Amino acid sequence: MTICDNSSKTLTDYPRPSVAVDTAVLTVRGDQLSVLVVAHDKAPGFEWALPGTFLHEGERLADAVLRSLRDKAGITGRTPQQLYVFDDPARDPRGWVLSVAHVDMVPLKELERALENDGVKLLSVSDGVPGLPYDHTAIVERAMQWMRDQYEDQPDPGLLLEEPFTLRDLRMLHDAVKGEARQRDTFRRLMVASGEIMETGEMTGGGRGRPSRLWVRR
Amino acid sequence: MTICDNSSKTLTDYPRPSVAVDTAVLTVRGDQLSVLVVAHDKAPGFEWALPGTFLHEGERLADAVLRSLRDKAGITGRTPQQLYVFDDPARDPRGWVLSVAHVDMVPLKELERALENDGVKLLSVSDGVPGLPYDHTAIVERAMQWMRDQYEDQPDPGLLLEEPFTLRDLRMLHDAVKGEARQRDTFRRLMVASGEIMETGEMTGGGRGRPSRLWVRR
DNA sequence: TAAATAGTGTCTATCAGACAATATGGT
DNA sequence: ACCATATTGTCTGATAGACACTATTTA
Repeated sequence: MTICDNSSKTLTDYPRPSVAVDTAVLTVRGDQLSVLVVAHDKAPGFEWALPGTFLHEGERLADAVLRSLRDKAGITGRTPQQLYVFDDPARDPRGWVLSVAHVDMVPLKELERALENDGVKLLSVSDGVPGLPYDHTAIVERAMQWMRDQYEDQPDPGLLLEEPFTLRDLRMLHDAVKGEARQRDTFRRLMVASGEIMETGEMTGGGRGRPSRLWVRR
Repeated sequence: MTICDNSSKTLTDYPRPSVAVDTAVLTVRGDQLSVLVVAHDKAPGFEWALPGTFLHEGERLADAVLRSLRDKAGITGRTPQQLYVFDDPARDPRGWVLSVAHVDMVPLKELERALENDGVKLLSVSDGVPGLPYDHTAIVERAMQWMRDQYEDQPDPGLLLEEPFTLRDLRMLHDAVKGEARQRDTFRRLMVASGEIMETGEMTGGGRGRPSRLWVRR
């Protein structure tokens, strides 16, 4: 039991929801758009969930997100974006919990260390999102749509490619994000015309076929 | 004083924020993009603020928004969209309050009755947003950007025009939203090509100049 | 030489922007 | 007649999509 002093302010005269943050960390592994999930024991029947946490007193949402990524997935140095507030009063059987969903795009390389942990893994979402607890499936779907919109008109807004990269790398990244293939020559010209990538002057070597120019982001 | 039973669930073991909703109701009056504000006495020095309220127990955000619009501004029958969560712990001097900002575009006609009330008025925001309490200025700026994005590629997503309308009406609406003038002939063709408007077959009459075709939304 | 991949030429259809001509009504 | 406004013709430059050809490497 706790004593709550509700007499001094109108703010505390009525119940307040718990506020959580959940983050969809999206990446591309091979040709699969994927989301990071962490081991989870709070919702019966679901073993994996998006990393999330409750907002602490006086804490910024962005800080709660960083804390949850660090504590649950061992990820640091990111700045996820707000996506949407999921507010169904029944979304969490434990009680009244609003979730401010966040989203981030992270290069696979940056996730490698985190993925060594048994409690962290990637879930491919290219062919639909598997069952996740609460409304995490809806969060992931909205996050995917957000990411697709991001990639619609920019070469690599998520900085997912290691530099330098070839236009083939870039096209395969786009194909994975969008879930469908784009035309090679048109794609090349769109990317070059965007002004967002620059030639390095170097070429690939050692692979099959004609060597390819190497590029970096502007 | 109130007794709070915190022993049974972890959810209530720590403080929770108050959650508010604030709504930027945008409209166009004449050539001015405007936002609806209501009389306000909670923040000293500020007489007008966006309509908002605290989220009640078990309530959906959307329902809280509707309640605040009805109670503070006498507006009903709308479905505002989520915009962004403003979460600075110091944004409200009364305490820890998150605000889930919402936005809606409402035809002036629908606001006329609400505006008869002394506690409700429109504030022109075409030339910058005047001082508003809390972070309402930031909310309005984000809402304006959202509305401009909406109008970027659609004739009248906010359904602000009374039907039927002329292409001149539509262009002046766009000019007001964007804050700059668009070319008459190009604009006409873009709008017609969008397929989002249809000719009625009727013409205007009585004004100066050549009569104009009348259009409705698809 | 064959296979594989990279890069370019070019045609076409579309479209936005701009200018200007024409149409039609009010004053 | 003149002005204000609406509507359309047309030119230009840019662009996306598509197809096909050329280029360069490894096996």
